[in-house]
Amino acid sequence: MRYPDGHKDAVRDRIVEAASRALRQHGLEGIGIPALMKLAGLSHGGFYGHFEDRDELVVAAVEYAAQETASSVFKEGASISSIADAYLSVRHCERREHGCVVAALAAESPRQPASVRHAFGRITHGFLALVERALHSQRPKSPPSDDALAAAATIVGAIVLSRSVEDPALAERILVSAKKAVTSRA
Amino acid sequence: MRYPDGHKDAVRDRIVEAASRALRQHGLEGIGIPALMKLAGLSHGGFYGHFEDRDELVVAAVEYAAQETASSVFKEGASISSIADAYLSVRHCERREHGCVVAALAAESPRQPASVRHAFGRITHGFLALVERALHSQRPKSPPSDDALAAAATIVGAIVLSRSVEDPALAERILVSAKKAVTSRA
DNA sequence: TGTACATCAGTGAACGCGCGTTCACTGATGTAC
DNA sequence: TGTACATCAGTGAACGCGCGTTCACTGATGTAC
Repeated sequence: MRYPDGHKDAVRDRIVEAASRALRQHGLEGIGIPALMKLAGLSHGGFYGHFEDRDELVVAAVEYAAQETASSVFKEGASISSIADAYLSVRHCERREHGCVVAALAAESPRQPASVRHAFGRITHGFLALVERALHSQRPKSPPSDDALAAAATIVGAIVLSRSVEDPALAERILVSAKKAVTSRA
Repeated sequence: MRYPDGHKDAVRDRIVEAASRALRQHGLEGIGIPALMKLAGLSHGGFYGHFEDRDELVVAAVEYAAQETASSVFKEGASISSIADAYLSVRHCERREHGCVVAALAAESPRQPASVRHAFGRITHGFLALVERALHSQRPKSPPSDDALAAAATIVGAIVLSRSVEDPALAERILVSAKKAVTSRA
């Protein structure tokens, strides 16, 4: 073989990772295959050697992004307070390309083809489970409680609003208020 | 004149209204000028007789959408409970094209050109003021309190999550949980 | 009153462009004999 | 060991398409004389 064992899988991973960043930054329809492949250091023609079509990459990229946030923010055993600190941070708002895919892109989900919508359905479900675990670690694997659903809505909405507002002081107040709400209820 | 007085303004309003629905349904970049003009009953060529460019229509359309929600949901003097009933309804989730533009499109705002971003900045600010008024009608025109900021985040996030989840029962539980959170805090 | 011309909202062909996708090709390596 | 061939990840030109935008034109009305 021209390339070492596992080369193709590694390249695919590279494309998925680059896409997960670029899609969070530019939106699910805001960047095309040529630009995505260039970000991975390849020419666009090779794309279809790795993916059936564009939607297959979108699905892989948003699932990759969800994993990233799960392991970097929703650490197992972490308190809701420390999770809220990380999630509801100015840094999270600013670095969209590394942020939560639910806050960045789930609002686009209902307008997407079925495969992408289903991916967001799974991701959002997983997100709710992570919030539930953070709030009620003593109840293993129960379905998300009302507390968790409301807390999840609050933190996602806070990121959306904070990013949409143009006054930085107000943007930060939104994050702080949301943190107060989700931790005082716990 | 070929057309009666006020004809052009009326046509412009018709384009803006049609666009406000289509953009909420398909996303800020999900529908083009030819299709938008067709929805208003016109051919695409006339577009530039009404707008400088596409962004000018987007700004007018999202501002129109915000007004619509302000007057249909955030009625002056309405209790937070009745507002939450209307906002956090399955109907609101389903009829995206008539729903809150903040929940539908604000997540796309950071990726838009300056004029559109500024429009969302103003709209989001107005949205926070409406939530503040609903919660604290006795304090006229004060800047949004922490309560209002958290409540706004909760209701926006609830719509986003509810629309993203594929299990209708879970979608409804998210709305109910959010309502409980924003009314019990009040 | 009748004719010539100005007005202007709307039409539809055309532009350059970037998209998603296809495909013939390249070229480095592994395998067969 | 040497030569011929198969493999296959990646390249880049090309496709049809719809986009945002431009522009010469249409045609109904109002105005000038």
